[in-house]
Amino acid sequence: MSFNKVRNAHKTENTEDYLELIAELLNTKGEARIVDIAFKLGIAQATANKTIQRLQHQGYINREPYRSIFLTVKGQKIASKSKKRHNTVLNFLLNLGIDHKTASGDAEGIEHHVSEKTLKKMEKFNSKKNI
Amino acid sequence: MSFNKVRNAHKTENTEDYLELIAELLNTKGEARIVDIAFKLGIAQATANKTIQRLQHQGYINREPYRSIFLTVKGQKIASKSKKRHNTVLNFLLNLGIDHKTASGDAEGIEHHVSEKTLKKMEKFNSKKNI
DNA sequence: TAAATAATATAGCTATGGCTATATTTCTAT
DNA sequence: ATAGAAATATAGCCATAGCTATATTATTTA
Repeated sequence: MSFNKVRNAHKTENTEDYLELIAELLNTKGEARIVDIAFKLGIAQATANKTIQRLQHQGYINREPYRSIFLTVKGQKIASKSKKRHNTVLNFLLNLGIDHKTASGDAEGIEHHVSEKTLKKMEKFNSKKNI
Repeated sequence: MSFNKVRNAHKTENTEDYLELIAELLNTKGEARIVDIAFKLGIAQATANKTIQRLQHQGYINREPYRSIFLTVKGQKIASKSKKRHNTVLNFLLNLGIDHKTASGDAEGIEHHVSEKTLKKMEKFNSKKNI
């Protein structure tokens, strides 16, 4: 049932967004803090904190109280997969001729719903376009 | 903030799926019933019933207790827009060379996250391919 | 027509993700 | 070193979507 697939994607979607963002913050700023996450996601700090708690319980994140956030190996794996997927989708949309702002927004939503097969096709399309 | 866009899409997503499905059931079976909706979506009937209640309160649906379901004009508009969008995305994926089963599953998730601009590009791509 | 079955509705539970308001802790400047 | 500011945590609220179990209403069939 394909709707099940979508529902399942939704459950992991928020997780993936957080982990990807945390990885990015760690790379660019050297640390990931609740304030920055909340700001980047456009949500209240309390909400970010609550979700981070869930991610911690689920083993994606390590942190000490009142300290900044780190990814576990489990978390890192998902972050890098997500990032790769995101880039593939984004480049695909750009290669389709969509402007960067639109492509960027669409990629954010689409990336969580693209199967491996479709991703492969997008990659192929991207590499053809880039020659 | 593009994450806001995604969050917003999520709120309407389930609504769109329901309305699209109800329209389809009305077209094919002549009526839309909770049982069929629940079955098609792969969820419990109680869950379908609850969501249908919300859709009713929000003015997308008309129904009498224990009777089948009809779309209001407001509901019909969304259903037909969703259907069109779904078809565009599905055809696009098929034209990319993706098998029907995969394309169908992916389209289900992707359709709610595609902007008007991207949709237009997909339509253009589709029409080129179909010459 | 009355009993059995099917469909719908309701109650009550869980989890998630939003929010505001209010603690508590850490950091920063004076 | 301490007061004030900033960051984090917690409490308590709402809505959505999922579930099972149990009522209630409609439909079918014996």
